[in-house]
Order: sequence, then structure tokens, then C-alpha cells
Amino acid sequence: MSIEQDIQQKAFKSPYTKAVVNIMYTNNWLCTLQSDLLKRYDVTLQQYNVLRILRGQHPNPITVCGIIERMLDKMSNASRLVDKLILKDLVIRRECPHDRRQVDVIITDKGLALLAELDNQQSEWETALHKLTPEEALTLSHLLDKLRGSTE
Amino acid sequence: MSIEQDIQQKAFKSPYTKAVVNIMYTNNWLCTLQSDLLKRYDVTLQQYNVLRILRGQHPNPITVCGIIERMLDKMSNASRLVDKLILKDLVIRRECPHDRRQVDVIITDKGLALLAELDNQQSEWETALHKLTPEEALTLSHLLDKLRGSTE
DNA sequence: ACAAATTTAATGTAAAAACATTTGATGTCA
DNA sequence: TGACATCAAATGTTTTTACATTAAATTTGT
Repeated sequence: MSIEQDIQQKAFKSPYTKAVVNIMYTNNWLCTLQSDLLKRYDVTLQQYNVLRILRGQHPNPITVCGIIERMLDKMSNASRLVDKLILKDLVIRRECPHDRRQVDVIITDKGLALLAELDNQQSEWETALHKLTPEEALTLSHLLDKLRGSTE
Repeated sequence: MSIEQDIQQKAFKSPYTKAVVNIMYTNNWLCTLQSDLLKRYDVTLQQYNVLRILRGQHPNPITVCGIIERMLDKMSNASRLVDKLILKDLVIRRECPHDRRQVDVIITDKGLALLAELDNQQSEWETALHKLTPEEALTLSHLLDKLRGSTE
């Protein structure tokens, strides 16, 4: 359904307002889909995102600051998110040798294995997005970049 | 910046993954912008969204169920959101005459006045989005609709 | 070298969200 | 009608988020 039907609104003030509302609506749609999937593995969306960031660095460690920088939603409690992941043995925390303020976080084998399993699930539901051609998906990304002010 | 630079990731598995991450990232960017603005008026983003829904119906009432249906992020505590708005005299709650399970919610004059003020602020920051042409904004909306499976 | 400022991560706390349950009202159908 | 299912809204509870503060380590400037 188009965004007007979905939220039962007649018209938007401008194409920009419409785009903003549509981004938020679509984001929620995506988060719900993804969370439902992750729930079965007892991982939250935020935890999943942190795990992916850690895998991106593996086998190198990354500091808590580094995680925050890369997170999709910035927020202050990366520290506590890491706590949760440690409880599940998905990551380990290690004092950073050259700066004792910092803490290195590294994904464990168990964490990597979980991610591998989740990847399969992910690609499964991502097929649901193939109503868009690959070119259209790229155009979408490009428009979002431009919206945020990407000069690219 | 393009999404790769923003989150410091080299490459995405597919244009679809990239689009999904970009939607979430952009959503967060938008929410932060908007929340910062609303904070000055002591209104949360969710409360603002509910107020806009109520204005869309004004002068007709709408039930709590009706609000949930139209909310950008569905969630269970519309009831408590309405509580908060009542405390600020921005809405009133009234028993529904023909079905006593339901509760009608109506925006007050004070609520409408606040929205009018917020609208000005909104259009101010929305100019920040004009790096996109109106046509591009519409294309963006259309691609999002299609992504969600809109047959239009 | 040393006081002051800054940085990093952790923690305390209040508000909000997620999720389940409850309560009261209406609809269904044998 | 009356038992049962369903629905709307509110409420209880736990987890997560937002925001501020703290504590320790490092950097900066004199």
C-alpha cells in the first residue's frame, strides 16, 4: 500500500514531508520484520548491529567508542549492550594495552557462529525486498544520501 | 557523506542490504533532528505524532485504536501517551457514546496552537532537506512504497 | 613537572518502550 | 437467553533508552 493508505492520511504538505513520514514508516516496517526474526535467537536488533560491527573488524578489536561511532542509532549505552553480549559469551572485553581508558571488544567464535546463522535468516527475509530491482535499491540509497546532504 | 563513509563500512552484501541500512541510518538522522527541535517545547516525537493524527481528524474525535492504527511506530502504550497529553491539556478524553469500551480523544485548542507553532519550526528544518528536488523526494517515496510491496 | 582540561568507559536514575495480563463491554451463536 | 469468544482500553512488570554524572587515564599548556 502507498503511504497515504497505510497511515490513512489524505495528503502531505510537501513531497519532503511525505518522504520523511515514509522513511519513518518504512523504517518501522523493517525493524519489526527484523526483530521478529532475531527474537527467536534471543538477540535484540541493537545487539545484532553491534555484533555485525564487531565482525566487520574481526579479528581486530574495536573500542566502545568505535562501536558507538558506527552504530546506526548513536546512543550512550553501548557499554551496557556489550555487557549483555558478554553474558551470552558472544563477545569478550579486554583492556586496551596502549591506553588504559579504552576497552577492546572482540567477537568470539560463538558470536561469529551466531551471526552466520542469522545471515541465512536475513537473506531469507531480504528476498521480500526484491520487489525493487537492484538498480532501484541503489537509487534509493543514493537519494537517501543526498537527502542527508551527501555531496558524494 | 555516503552511507559507507558514515558508518565506516567498506561494502554491503547487496544493494538491498545497503538500502535497508541506509533507511535505518537516515531515519535516525531525521529523528535526532526532529527530537532536538521538539525538546524545546517539551514534547516527545511520539507525542507530536499523536497530536498530528488528532489534528488530522479534528474536529472529529478518534479512538485510541484509531490512533494506534495511524501511528508510525505501532506500539501498545498509546493509552499512556494520551495520558501524558492530557496532563498538558493538549487533548481531552471522552467516553464514546455508542460503544462504552471505546474512548474518544480530541485535540484541544491549546493542542492545536502548539501544533501551529511546531509547524513553523518543522518547515524550517525541512528546508534542510531541499538538497533533494521535489521530484526526487517523490521518487524516494515511491521507491519506499515499492520496497514495502505497494502495488500502488 | 604539574594543574587543568579532555577523553573513555561505566554507572545512577528517570522516562519510555515492549510485552503480557486484566477489566469491562460487546458480539456470536447454540 | 446465556456461555463463550472477541474487542477496547488500561494497567503491571521488565527491559531498554535517554540523559547526567562519575571515575580513571591521558593530553595539554605553562
